[in-house]
Amino acid sequence: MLKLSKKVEYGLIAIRHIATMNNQISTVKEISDRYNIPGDVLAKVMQKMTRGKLILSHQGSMGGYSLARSANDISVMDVIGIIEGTQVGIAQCFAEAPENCSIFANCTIKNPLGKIQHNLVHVFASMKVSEIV
Amino acid sequence: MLKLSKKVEYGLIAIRHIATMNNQISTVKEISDRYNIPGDVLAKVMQKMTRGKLILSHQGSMGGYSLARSANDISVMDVIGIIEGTQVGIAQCFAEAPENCSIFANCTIKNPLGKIQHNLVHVFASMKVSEIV
DNA sequence: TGAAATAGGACTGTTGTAGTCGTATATAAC
DNA sequence: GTTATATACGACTACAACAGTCCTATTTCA
Repeated sequence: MLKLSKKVEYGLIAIRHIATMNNQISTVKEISDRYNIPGDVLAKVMQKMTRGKLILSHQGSMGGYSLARSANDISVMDVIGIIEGTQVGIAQCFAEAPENCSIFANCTIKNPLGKIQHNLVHVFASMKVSEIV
Repeated sequence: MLKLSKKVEYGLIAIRHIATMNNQISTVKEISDRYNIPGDVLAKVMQKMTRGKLILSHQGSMGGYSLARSANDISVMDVIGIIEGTQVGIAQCFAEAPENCSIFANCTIKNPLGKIQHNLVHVFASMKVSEIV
């Protein structure tokens, strides 16, 4: 209930790790060993964050990952959005097409939930990675 | 992802409904018909909210439910807490025993997530049912 | 050429969600 | 008292999401 996925946690830990290492290239193995995170899972998370342009991948031997932009410029919201893919929405009508919700037409709490949603997104967007280093 | 459950939505709609009817006794059938909510599901939600002392049940013929306290005194957080049972926590270590989390000892993002969690709970707690009527 | 690293698809086990069904119990009206 | 109307509640099913594993391909440095 209202829980971030493990993937998001792993992503945040990894990004924070790279940031604290002064953006030196770090490998999946290095991070997964250090924080006791399953390597395969972390690998996919890193790949998604690479596609999402949060980090840069360096393939081949001596490769790894570095940040694509300043830690000031990466918010927790960015990480959530890129790793989850889906829109963050506290109700179905915010997370996907409103018509999908069987009660949408009769729903009387759309507006208040929308306000909550707005505040919630703000909380996640205003926390930058630079603050968690 | 970060979505409220349908049960919570149904609970909020039901409480709001009773509030707008000036706290007249309302039945599950009346509410489920009106908002197109599955009756059996709503029934269980109402039972939980009764046990949680948010609403009062009136058994037997001509029975139904009414609010147990003023709409000013019921927050969205109250509804979430009572219907879900579990603690609201954006990470495992906030939602359950920290030791359950396999990375707890090495986790470097507990504190920032704790701050986010605090803000998030505040958002839900400050929205009262009286505001959604 | 080989070792070290990312890239990514396929699969499994577990958990959580949403909803259904069946039955018991309480109460008002007749 | 009997019946209709309502809540109470456990058991069950179907489905989706989550977390993790396994396997193979590709890239690049030494």
